[in-house]
Amino acid sequence: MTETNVSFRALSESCKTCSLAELCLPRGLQNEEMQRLDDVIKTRCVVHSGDMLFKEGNRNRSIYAVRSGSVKTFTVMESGDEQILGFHLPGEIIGLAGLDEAIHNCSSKALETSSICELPLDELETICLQIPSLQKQLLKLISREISQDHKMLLLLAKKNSDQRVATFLLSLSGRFKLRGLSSQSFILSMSRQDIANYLGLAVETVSRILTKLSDDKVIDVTRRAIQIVNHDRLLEIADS
Amino acid sequence: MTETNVSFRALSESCKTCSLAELCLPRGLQNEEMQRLDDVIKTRCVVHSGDMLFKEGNRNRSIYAVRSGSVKTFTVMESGDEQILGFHLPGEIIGLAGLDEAIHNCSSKALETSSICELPLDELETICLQIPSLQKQLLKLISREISQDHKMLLLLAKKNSDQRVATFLLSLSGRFKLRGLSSQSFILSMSRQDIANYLGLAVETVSRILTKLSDDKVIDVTRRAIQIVNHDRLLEIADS
DNA sequence: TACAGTAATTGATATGGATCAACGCTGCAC
DNA sequence: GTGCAGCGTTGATCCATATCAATTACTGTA
Repeated sequence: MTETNVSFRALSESCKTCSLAELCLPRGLQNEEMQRLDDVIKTRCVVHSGDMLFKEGNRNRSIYAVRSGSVKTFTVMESGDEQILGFHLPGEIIGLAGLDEAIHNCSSKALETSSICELPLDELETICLQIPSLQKQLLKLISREISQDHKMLLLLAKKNSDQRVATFLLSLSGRFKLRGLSSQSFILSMSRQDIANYLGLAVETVSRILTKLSDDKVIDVTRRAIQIVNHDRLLEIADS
Repeated sequence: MTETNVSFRALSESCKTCSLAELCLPRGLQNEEMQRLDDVIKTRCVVHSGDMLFKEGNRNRSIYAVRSGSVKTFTVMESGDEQILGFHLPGEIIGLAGLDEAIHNCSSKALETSSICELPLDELETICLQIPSLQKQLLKLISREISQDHKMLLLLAKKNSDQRVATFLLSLSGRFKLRGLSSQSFILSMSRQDIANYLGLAVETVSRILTKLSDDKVIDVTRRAIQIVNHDRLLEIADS
């Protein structure tokens, strides 16, 4: 596990010009309010595959918005191995679970070259009090995270391996679509190992299922490139 | 599945006199602020085992605090069977995942006779803007819920059945202790079926593990009455 | 006290997915 | 190019837990 630390590099873009604003924290803000949010953003930085964004136990009170690329969040068990909690695409906010203690309770690592916005919580809390629609949007995002986690609990508690992999592919597909990217053809930024870990399966199982889906002409797999050939069938498989 | 609706019955107690205030939403509030929170609480009602508090899809924008007793939250899958998302004890807030849409995305049912406080979101949001420490406490509680869900994801993805049951018992034990109740001796308000569902196991497996733990003198089980005999051993089992 | 219905336990068997082991492919260093 | 390392696939086997089936214990009701 590389523990390289982030090399910060300022980027010029602001929330006002960011194409993700509608998905992200600034959604619903007026121009002037967006400027104030911009002022809160401490840094916009670029990270590379394997770089840690933040580490479990860090006292650094910030949340982070993915601006491009993708990252994973995970906890490390007593035994040492990690449990991946989520993969995060542009416009998604991470670090929300750390709001209660002044401490992060999961770690985050870049899956590829990505750019990230850092928002210090103290200042964010302050302007939230002044901009009600910002507070509302923050609550929305947090609440959405809980819903997402609940879907995942259901997946892990009830779905078999075929359903898990199908559900995973459909989730990515839908999220790419929301971001104006192809929902049928995309590149996985995470390894098979990461997928398996996230879905509570063995790597071999994930590999076998991808092969099977490919044999059945439901998807097309070439290494990390995925093409969804039969979306309806994939839906059927996902929901039993 | 009984769909009996809640029979509302007003209770006199206020947050100021509630022994759970330190665990619940009012934590950290001044006397006058607590009065304002009290005013927001729509009803304090008593529900009985099997009563629904709210239902997935309901447009009812409220969150709920458990005041006594216990409830479960769950989602219903396409296939019709339910996935339990959590069991909730006095002082815990439920319905937080529904903040983003004006709609509940899980259902909740009482496990025993319980009393519940209902807080309409619109009014809560309003006074949150006026009482910063209330907003902070709300965020804390939500963030704690996410942390809890993350622990559950880890449990479902990585732990075997022994570890799951041991972890479950320890979690209850710890939460009872926080509430000033015995951490060694308590009554399960949920059925084996509910425990199994929550832990992603079969009822038979849960039953067998409880029997085994009892045979090994780690716990004592008499129907729903649990006594933790060897707490350290239970910890060992839970964490591998 | 008897009865019905439900919850919990226990035993026997089946199976989905883990584990172990080997190999192929891809990309990078030299 | 050749060698090497990491990632991914494939096959064989095993085991933890589900499933099926039967029995027992308990709860509420008449």
